[in-house]
Parts: sequence; structure tokens; C-alpha cells
Amino acid sequence: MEYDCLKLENQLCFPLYVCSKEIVRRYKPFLDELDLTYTQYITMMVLWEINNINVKDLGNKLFLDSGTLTPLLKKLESKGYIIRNRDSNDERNVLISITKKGIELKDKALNIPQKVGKCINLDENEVKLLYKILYELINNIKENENE
Amino acid sequence: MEYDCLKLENQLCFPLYVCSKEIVRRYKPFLDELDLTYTQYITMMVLWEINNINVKDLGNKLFLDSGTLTPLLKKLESKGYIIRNRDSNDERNVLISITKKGIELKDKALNIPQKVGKCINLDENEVKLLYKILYELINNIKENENE
DNA sequence: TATAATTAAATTGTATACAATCTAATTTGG
DNA sequence: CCAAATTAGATTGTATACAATTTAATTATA
Repeated sequence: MEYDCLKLENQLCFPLYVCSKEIVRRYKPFLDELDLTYTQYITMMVLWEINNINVKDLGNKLFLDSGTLTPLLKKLESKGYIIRNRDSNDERNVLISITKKGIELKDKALNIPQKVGKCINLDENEVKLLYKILYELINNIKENENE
Repeated sequence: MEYDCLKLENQLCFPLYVCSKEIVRRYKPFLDELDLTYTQYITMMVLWEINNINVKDLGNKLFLDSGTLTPLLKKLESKGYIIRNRDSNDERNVLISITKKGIELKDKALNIPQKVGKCINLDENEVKLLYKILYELINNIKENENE
């Protein structure tokens, strides 16, 4: 009884961890066609919206640090999807700009969310609710960051 | 408009991925005291419940394969928390048994869920709802596995 | 203004994840 | 019974993640 809190089935984090992993795995066959990994895909999503963003701001949006992003961005550059350039106004910053090839990827990605959505198979209300609670959780964690 | 489905903010998977990562990160300082990583911790959770489980069954519970578990279990063995033994009834199986030191860890872990729970900071109803939807999602994904 | 403090990326080291492949043991079917 | 199929783990290779440290550029301040 006193150990119930240590049962795997009583953890909230565990199903979050599993859902995240398993859904990301479902993206793989579709992303393979674009020669992207999941992390590279969400990075491209930001770049499809915002061009010339620096690594720091990109990391804030993606919740990733330079230790993850630097090698990932080098890989995206080697694939010809982006270009990395030092900001001439402040040489500490590296600005990421998207290439023509990177922009063209967007059209190829267009049907991916729907395809993955199918295997999610939750009703619309649950999706909305899940979405709402997850962002609430993210905000709570961010607020308590400094503790 | 047609590209809205490719906005990061419209993805369900992204907040799942972020929540998972960020909560796992919150475990770190507490788990450091037990010399465990998060994945090692959830592995120990299973072993606190079930002794002499094989790698396959452990993997099914944790949604991890032998490529992840083999090195992880070797590490837990080197820390003295578990022992790996071939099953003499079927030499293909490796049975994981917990050591005295491994059992003792359980008491040290007892206050971790509560500590992490604090930074979650959702009300009880939301936690229950989140939990319910996540397991629904996991079951849906499992069902569609073969597609 | 010279130095200290801060900031942004990059680097290093450790630990996952997982697909694909390999090996050895066991089970199945002819 | 024996070859083929299946199964469980281990291994290999690639790609994250992230803490901690380092480097270089910029800003703040004495």
C-alpha cells in the first residue's frame, strides 16, 4: 500500500513518455520519404514559419538546447534544406535561413499530419482536452523552472 | 491557410514530446541521488513489482526493445541493483532478478513521485483525465500497430 | 576605457531509442 | 527425426537529448 506510488501504472509521466515515443515512431515511415527525422521535422516546421531565426530562439520554441540543435542543424544544412550563417550584427548568433529545397519540402509534408492523426484515433473533444491540459502542464513546468 | 496543419502549434505530438522530456528532466536531481536515470528508474519500478522477469516481457511493459534494454540492464547490474541470468529452462531468455541493494533503493525512491508531482501542478480532475486519455491513446496505437 | 560579467554556440561525455542484422536456442511441420 | 521457421537477446549504426564546459563576442561597470 505504502509503495503504491511507486507502481508504474500510477505514474503520470510514464504514459506521457510512452505516447510521445510511440507517436514519434509512427511518423517515421512518412518522414523517411522526406529524409527527415522527427526532430528535424519539427525544426523545419519552425523554419517554414520564421526565416532567419537564431539557434537560441529556435531552441526556445522547440525546448531544445544548442547541444542538440548544433549537430542537427549541421545535418539539415548538409541535406540542403537550410543554411547557417553568423549574424553580422552580433557574431555570437547563428541565423538559420531556409533554402528553396527546404521550402519545397513543405508541400511534400502537407499530408503527414492527417496520416498520423488517423492512428491517434481519439474523438475531437478528447484531442482538444488533451491539447489544453498538455499546454497547461508545459506552462506550469516553465513557471517552476527556477525552483 | 492550407499550411495551418504544418504549424508547430497545431500538432498534438509536439506538446506530448515536450511534456515528456521536461518532466523527465524534473526527475533528474532526485534520481541522481539514487544513481539512476529516468529509464533505469522505470525499469526498477517494474522489478520492484515483478522479480525474475525476462527482457522481452520487461520490454513489453516499458515499450522498449532489447537494443535499449540490454545495455541499460548491464549498467544496472554493474551498479549492483540487479542480476542477469540465462533461464535454464529456455536458454533464449535472460531473467532479471533484483538484489538486496536493488530492493533497498525502493525506500529511497518513496518520496520522488510526490516531489515531481508538485511541479506538475494540475488539479486532480485534470490529472485523471490526462491519464485516461493517454492510456486510450496508447491502446489505440497498439491496436493499429500492424497497419 | 579596460576588465568583469554575460551571452550564444559549439564541444564533450553519457545515456537513451530504435531499425536492422546477427546468433543461438527452441519449436514446428513434413 | 530433421530442416525450416520462429523466438529472445545482443550487436551495430544513426540520431537524439542534455549537463557541463569551453570559446568567442558583446555588454556592463568600476
